[in-house]
Amino acid sequence: MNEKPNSVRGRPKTLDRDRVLQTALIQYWSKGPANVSISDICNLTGASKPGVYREFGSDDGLKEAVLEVYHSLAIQPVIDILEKNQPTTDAIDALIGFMTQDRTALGIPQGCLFVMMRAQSQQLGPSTCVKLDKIRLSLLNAYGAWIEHSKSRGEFADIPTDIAALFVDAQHGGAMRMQREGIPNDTVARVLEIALRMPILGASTIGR
Amino acid sequence: MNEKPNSVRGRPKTLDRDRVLQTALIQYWSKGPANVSISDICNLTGASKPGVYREFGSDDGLKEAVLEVYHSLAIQPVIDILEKNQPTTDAIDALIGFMTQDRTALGIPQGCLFVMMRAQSQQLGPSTCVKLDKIRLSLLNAYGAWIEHSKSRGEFADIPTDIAALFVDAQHGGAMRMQREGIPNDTVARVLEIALRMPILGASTIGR
DNA sequence: TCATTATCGTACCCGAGAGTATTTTATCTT
DNA sequence: AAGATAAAATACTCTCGGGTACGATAATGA
Repeated sequence: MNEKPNSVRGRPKTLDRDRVLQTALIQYWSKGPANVSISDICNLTGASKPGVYREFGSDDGLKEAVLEVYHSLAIQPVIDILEKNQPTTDAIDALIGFMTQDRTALGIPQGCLFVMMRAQSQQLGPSTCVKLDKIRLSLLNAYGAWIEHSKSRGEFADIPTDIAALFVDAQHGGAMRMQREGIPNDTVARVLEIALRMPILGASTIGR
Repeated sequence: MNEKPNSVRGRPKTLDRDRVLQTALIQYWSKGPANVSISDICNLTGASKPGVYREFGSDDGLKEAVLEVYHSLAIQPVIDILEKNQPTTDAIDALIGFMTQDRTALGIPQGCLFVMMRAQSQQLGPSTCVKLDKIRLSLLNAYGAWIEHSKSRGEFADIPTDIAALFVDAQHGGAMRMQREGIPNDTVARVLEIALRMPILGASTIGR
């Protein structure tokens, strides 16, 4: 499908795709996708504007590609935690831990690019929006499967799975937004704890 | 301070401030503040661009003024519910009811302009940001006071008030975002129910 | 060697949007 | 009636950002 047969012909390409993607990722993530222009990225990477357009087609195309990178970098790990069939409390701890890592120490921007893009999807192009929605659904599915799994072990309250999945998704979004607004990570973690421990507290105690 | 002595002198003003504010409010609210230009508002209201600038000073000034209107329209009612010293469950029901009203029936856009602006504050001017922060703090204070009150009646779990306030704020934001993403109001309401009933479920049952 | 191919990158186009210079006009003051 | 005042609105300016035209260039293939 994606054939790069080292198409020997023509002038060899010098554009550093990964560099552009990485730079764009960090810029979008830290400044918000709407506040970074193609020219900015060109200046930061040394790439030429037509080069970037040749590679990604459009602004929309670049954002979509960056979102793909972000997915494998910060969304998939969340899904992995959910699918790693472990005791529910452990999974929750892992989720909280992942979300409230010390970003500054890791040189990673605060907040979540995916959450930010969702909040600004009105300003994004069609392909980025499609990708956004795919990721949203896959996350929601992962939450759903995880919740079902936990329920089957009696470790999750009797809440309709789809509702609970939306709830968890909302907590993730809320946490990422708090982090972005400058709330300390340990505070965010404490909010997440009361939020995510809730559906498991009710597991054995409350029926409906 | 804000003296409008009907300054009898000069050509009388014909610009309809309220019309501009109302139009801008609905536009920002439905399309997102970043997707509405001053020119758009001029075209919709028949106002002239210099007229708008004379009245509001700048884009930032207009947005700030609109946010003020929005505050009294959609934020203050929430605060009023919180301050209306009623049984905690009643307050929760009122909050959920207010947030999940049928907007289309009321001719009101989905979601919350305040929440939207918070998510896009990087694209807003300084005075709008300041106002945004003031509203954020006053809301947080209102949540805090309400939680303290509920606690004093034994109707709220033993969670640090500031953490609980952030939690409630996050639920509000989450609900408004869900609504905007097209999730049906009754689904949003069900998510809010499990979210907001949580801290009161633990009130009498769990100590820590 | 010379055509072919495909990328490179400078210099541009174009539209949108914030903000304003300027002239007119309506009302008040004297 | 003649200034004085302030708002009206047209028609700009200026910048920014997405996107591209096009000649130059570096490789391959015959």
